[in-house]
Amino acid sequence: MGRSKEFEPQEALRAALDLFWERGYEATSMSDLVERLGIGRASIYGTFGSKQELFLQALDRYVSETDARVIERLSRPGRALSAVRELVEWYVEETERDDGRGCLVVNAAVELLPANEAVARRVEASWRTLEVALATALSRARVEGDLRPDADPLSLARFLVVVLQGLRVVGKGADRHRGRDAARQALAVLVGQYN
Amino acid sequence: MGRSKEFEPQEALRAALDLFWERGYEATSMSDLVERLGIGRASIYGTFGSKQELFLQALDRYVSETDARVIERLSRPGRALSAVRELVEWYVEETERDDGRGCLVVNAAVELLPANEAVARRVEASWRTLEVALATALSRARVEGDLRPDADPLSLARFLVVVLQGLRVVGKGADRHRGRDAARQALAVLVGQYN
DNA sequence: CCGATTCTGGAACGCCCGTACCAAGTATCC
DNA sequence: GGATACTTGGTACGGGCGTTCCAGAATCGG
Repeated sequence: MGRSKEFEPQEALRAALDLFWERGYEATSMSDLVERLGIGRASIYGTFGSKQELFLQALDRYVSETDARVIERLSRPGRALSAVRELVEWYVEETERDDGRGCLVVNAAVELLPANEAVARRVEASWRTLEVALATALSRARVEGDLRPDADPLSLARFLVVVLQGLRVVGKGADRHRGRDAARQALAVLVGQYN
Repeated sequence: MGRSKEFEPQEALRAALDLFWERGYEATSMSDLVERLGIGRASIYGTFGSKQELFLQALDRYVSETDARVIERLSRPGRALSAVRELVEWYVEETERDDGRGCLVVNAAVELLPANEAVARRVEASWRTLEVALATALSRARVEGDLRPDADPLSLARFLVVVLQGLRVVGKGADRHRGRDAARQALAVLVGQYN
């Protein structure tokens, strides 16, 4: 019973996510959110609780969407090493396309860690998921003969996690070549593991 | 003529640098600065102009100190490739030591770019300096026979810039192994370039 | 030692922050 | 259709923000 909502919470959350993504947490005010989401302050507080909780929910949504996309890409049919290579290239393209927004996880980590523990847990979980997904794919690549038998999938996965986050940071800068060259050389590590 | 300052501007700038480094730009208030620097508001404004200008000066100082340290390390006597390897390992150690502060350049880039152009110029200049210094060292390593003749020093340098910035980001997280493994694998690219 | 100049701590400015409150509106159930 | 439950837009609140102002203290040249 009671009056029903006049907006779609999922759409509002998406709008909030975009705003936090563009400007960061501190630089986004409640007034900015009211304007962007197109709903009243009371509706925001009634639905999401507080600015901090809204941000956490936006971050959760971003992480689950991003993680799902990564896992989907790494488990496509075909050689696992190709999937990994395409994932790296996809990161490069995303970074060139994103108008300097970068990755929300990286942005949140750099702005809010180590002080904010709730964010820290989510960041760590996201990186861990990426790391495990890559390690699994690289392990499969080894079975498929695209990696040397003595290659260490987990260690290589960690390396790629760092490169991927580095790409998102460096993408904030002006030089377009940096990311492309870096990705190319990073992939050389992998093929370098080939016999 | 006129009354003389009762504090050392360089010490105050250093204190401001540390505070911005720990908390970020937005999360550091003028009241925080007054408390930390131990001088009055009027003195801060009289000496540095505004919060934004103070931050820029702190960033300038950080960049010049950091750039100098990198260049010094890369031009030490001995094989250039060893210097590069030691620089990467030094980044790993710094990251493990810094209590989650990370790198001020990375922090500033992620928090303030692309909107803040003054910061963007400084970030780009710092990354460019690092890139050139690494490319120079790698070029020397090639002459010294530690890199294959067909290795591309600039491209490898860009790769290392991305890895180094990635290390600083991932260092914000909890997992200690990630950085070490990543650095080890990144260095494998280099020795992989050795015949 | 006087006038000019600069620095000092502290108070005050106007503004915007995140949040709480409220009266009115609208749905549901008996 | 009245009681109940929930949402809505608007307003208000206390506080902290970055910045400015000011009266006094200190240092200088003449």
